Amino acid sequence: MRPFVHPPTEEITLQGVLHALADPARLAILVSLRNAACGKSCSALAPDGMAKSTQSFHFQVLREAGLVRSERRGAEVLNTPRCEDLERRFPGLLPAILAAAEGKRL
Amino acid sequence: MRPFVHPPTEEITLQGVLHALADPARLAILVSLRNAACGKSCSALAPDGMAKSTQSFHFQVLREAGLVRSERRGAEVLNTPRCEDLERRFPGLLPAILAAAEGKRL
DNA sequence: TCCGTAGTTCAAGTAACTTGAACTCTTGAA
DNA sequence: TTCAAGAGTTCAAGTTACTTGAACTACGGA
Repeated sequence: MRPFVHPPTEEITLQGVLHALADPARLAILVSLRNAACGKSCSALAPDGMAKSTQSFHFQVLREAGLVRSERRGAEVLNTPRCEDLERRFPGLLPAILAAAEGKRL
Repeated sequence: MRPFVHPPTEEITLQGVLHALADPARLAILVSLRNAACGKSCSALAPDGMAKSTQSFHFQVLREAGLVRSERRGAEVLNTPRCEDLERRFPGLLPAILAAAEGKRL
């Protein structure tokens, strides 16, 4: 169980962001995370019925894409969106995607 | 060789758009197509060295996602971006993605 | 009609998602 | 301290998506 790896802001790629959000489950996670003041646990964010291993996989993709920061807090792992970093790297991108996701159904 | 299928504007999905643009080759195609007044052929748009069958596959994905309209013009197929349709469906989304793609390297 | 160019289709190989089982970490109770 | 349960991760295996070469279709010109 190695520690979480988060890319620095400059190393976030558009390709990685688009690939990460191209999956419905991952996009839904980011949507429900955007309106969260503080971090949320993985199980609280993942869709009902999804296998734990699949959840873990999706959070790994979001982390490595630079979309989410994860840190262990007790027994659970709290995830927060990296909105400021993303805004600095790709201004306007994340708001546009989230607006599209919320405006209509996925 | 059945005719090209283009989804109507209302049926364009965010998932399809993100998935289509998550591939570097397809994003590059759309970037070089955005600044084109008129349509461009498939071979003129695809990266050098890519197999024809792969090109064809990528254009099919772009078409079915609603990002590109293809029509046969003589021996070749001309492709045009569906910017207006996309703007109507997901306002600001495509400009944000293209800006991110052009602002920094892919 | 024949040939060359432009794309498409198909089948096969290689790479990504999904999941259950086993494992690690942490907390709280006995 | 020791044990047990909850939360995530890792691993291996199965299923589904990209990549490509070969064969095919469509069109235009000689």
